[in-house]
Amino acid sequence: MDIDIDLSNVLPIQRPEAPAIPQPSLRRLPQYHHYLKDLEAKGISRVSCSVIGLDLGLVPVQVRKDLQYTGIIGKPKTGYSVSELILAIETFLGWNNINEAFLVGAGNLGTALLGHERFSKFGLRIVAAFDTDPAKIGQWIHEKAILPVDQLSDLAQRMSIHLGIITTPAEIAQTVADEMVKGGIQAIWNFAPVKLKVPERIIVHNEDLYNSLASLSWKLARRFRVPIQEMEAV
Amino acid sequence: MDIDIDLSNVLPIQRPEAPAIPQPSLRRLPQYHHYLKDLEAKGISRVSCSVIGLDLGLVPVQVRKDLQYTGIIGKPKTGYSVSELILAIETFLGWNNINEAFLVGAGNLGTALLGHERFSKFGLRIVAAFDTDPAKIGQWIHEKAILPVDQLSDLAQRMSIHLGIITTPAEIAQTVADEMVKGGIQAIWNFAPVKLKVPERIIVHNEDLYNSLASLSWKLARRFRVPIQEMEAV
DNA sequence: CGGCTGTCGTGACCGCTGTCACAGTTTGCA
DNA sequence: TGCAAACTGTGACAGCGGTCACGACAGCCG
Repeated sequence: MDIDIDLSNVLPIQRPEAPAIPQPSLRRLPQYHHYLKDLEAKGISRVSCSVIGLDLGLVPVQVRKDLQYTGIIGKPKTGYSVSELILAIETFLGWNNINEAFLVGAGNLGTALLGHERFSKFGLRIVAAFDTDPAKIGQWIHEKAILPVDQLSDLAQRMSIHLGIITTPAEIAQTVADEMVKGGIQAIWNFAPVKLKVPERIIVHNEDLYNSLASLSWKLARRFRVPIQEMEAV
Repeated sequence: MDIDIDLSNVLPIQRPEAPAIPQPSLRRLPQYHHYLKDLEAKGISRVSCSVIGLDLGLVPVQVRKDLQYTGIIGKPKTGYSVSELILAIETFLGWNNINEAFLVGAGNLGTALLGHERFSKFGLRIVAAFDTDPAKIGQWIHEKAILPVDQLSDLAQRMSIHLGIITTPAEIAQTVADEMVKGGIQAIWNFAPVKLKVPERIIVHNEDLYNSLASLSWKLARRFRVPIQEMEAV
């Protein structure tokens, strides 16, 4: 974004390093992964797109296209090797290299995430939590220490942490984000319902439960508003 | 909107009652709502799309299109009335009528959701929780009773609960969903990483944290893989 | 009172994602 | 050995959401 400006003028057609995978496909990959893990546990070693699609509610061709982004190649008539497919997805998503993360905001949601051991299977390890509440600081939640938030940026730098998780109230989320950026954190998983203002280079991923709730309550409201009309449309 | 259904039979081209709002717009509405609440608290009574777009990182025309779905009309040169806009969004999303909900799975995440009082401001009230763990049954978490899961369908019917929240492990999510359907629940907010098999008429909304995590870790992995290439593309 | 500016509203394009159709390949069976 | 079935891989098309451009209108200022 800030390097190739001169080049982009010369080659106006295609971007040098395109996403290479559609966002929706990216979000479907964990579903495949989870499903395949189930199959593996059942001792099934090969699987076809048609079967996956049937169980996951997708059309086979979409499954094929998604899986191709991981670089795997299947054999006609027999399908894909389950173990190879799992490995391909994990490698592609970077779940083999553990990302260490800091979490800020040891409230209800923060505590829940801290206790979610399964994250470690998906390349995420939360190594410490931070909060502003003096009553919480010094405690341990799910084997993780709660530290004062003013130590965040310093520790992040010294431990070279690259991922930050924000589960604070909306009011202080921006302040926390600023601290994270100062500490050299590269990506932020934001559960607070605000748009964070951070430098271009920072990867921000918003996880706003209210967004989903909105969609749900709208559909539910519509259900009782319209008679018994067809509902499959959305 | 709900009057001209009989007319729609005469015009066979378009669906009678289409979604009428794109899914992405629907998910942006709560962001506007939250932002507008902030403005209201600051005593600002009028706002233009340009300002909203600037603060939320959207282009003005997109804001206009989104807001139009709520039925509000703005005045040229002055913009929209903040209070009218808030009301329009709340009405549109059905946040004025409270939805009562049952939650199943009083683990980490379930507890977090039970403690989230703010949901009540967005039309959601969790009235009871269910679990299979005998140690938890009979306890109270955040003023909500934990009941045995086999009472779920019966209670849902008698209290005419329409919304169910699943925060159980993936293994039993399907069983829970079946119970919910049996109890007459119409919509399911599913936090378990599985594809639920339910009748067509049931609204299912999946909230899979691993999906988001996948996207994030992929981007982070790519950051360290590709040299210093441009990153804004995805 | 008249032009000017800033904003809303909307029809027209564009790019991206999902779908369709078809070609290529491997296996199994007769 | 040859044929059929099943599955993968891929180029083409379509539908939808986002962007752009333009027209309309309210307020402001001279």
